[in-house]
Amino acid sequence: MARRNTIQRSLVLEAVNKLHCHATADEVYEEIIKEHPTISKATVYRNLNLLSDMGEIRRLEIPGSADHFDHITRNHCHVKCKICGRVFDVDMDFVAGLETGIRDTYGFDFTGYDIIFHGVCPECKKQQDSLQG
Amino acid sequence: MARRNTIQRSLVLEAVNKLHCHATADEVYEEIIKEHPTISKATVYRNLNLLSDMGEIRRLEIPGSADHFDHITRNHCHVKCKICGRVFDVDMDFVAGLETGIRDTYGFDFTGYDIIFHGVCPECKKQQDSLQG
DNA sequence: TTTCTTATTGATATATTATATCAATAAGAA
DNA sequence: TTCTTATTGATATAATATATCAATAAGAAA
Repeated sequence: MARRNTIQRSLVLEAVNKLHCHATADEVYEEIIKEHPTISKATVYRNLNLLSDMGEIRRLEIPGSADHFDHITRNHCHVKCKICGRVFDVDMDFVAGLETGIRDTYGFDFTGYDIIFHGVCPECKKQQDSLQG
Repeated sequence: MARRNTIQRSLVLEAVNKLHCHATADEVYEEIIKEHPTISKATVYRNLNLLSDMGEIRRLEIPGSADHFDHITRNHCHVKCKICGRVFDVDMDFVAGLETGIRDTYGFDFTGYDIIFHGVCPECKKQQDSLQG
């Protein structure tokens, strides 16, 4: 049952930390095979799950997209551009304690929440504006 | 280009309204084929998309689950039970105007947000308690 | 060091959700 | 009734992720 340290696991952690902008499993895989072309994608998925469970990295579930993985930093939430699909950080100081407001209201045990904002990122907005005149 | 009324489209709308508890495409399909076994699943998906675009129903994207579809009611957000995976309604009066707080902070055009709370529903909590003594 | 147990890997199959393709059908205008 | 084409049904395909399983290797034990 004891966890074993493997090269593959440290490569996955290293890649997530290096990419650090909420990389997808596939992006992590692509990053690793640059230097270590023999790693299996299944191994990348497995270790992303393991590292998430261990609390070494954070899984970010994006509706309609693949899961993203982030190194652990201060609390923030995310906004997904509906044009290009990229995900950006948003400070979340102002939503702190959001779940405490409903904790007592329902029979539910709340363990957390995901907030995904939708919008159009500055870059895509610029592109749209230039297209429409 | 003009939209045509089809039996299939009205069946999909009818099923969503009947199930009304954030049914998945598959659940909508299963509901319809009880009476109309010849409808294609592709048609169900297509009409769920169309009806969402038309504003007749609401698409609810759940991280890690299939999209759910809801008839339009007053604003509410959702909480997903991490045990059974079911999705429940939550009043969202207290989070109204959430995105206005960040609208000016970034170069982003915010169009909305999804909040998915996580937790354990009363039923699963009860089951857990009885297992653990 | 060598042996041994089994966690982990790589490769691949499978599952799930959803869209793309395309000939056949049918809604609704002409 | 005829005609155009939106829509359908069937199926292929895509994207994301897990399951399976024999082979490998981490790390404890001898």
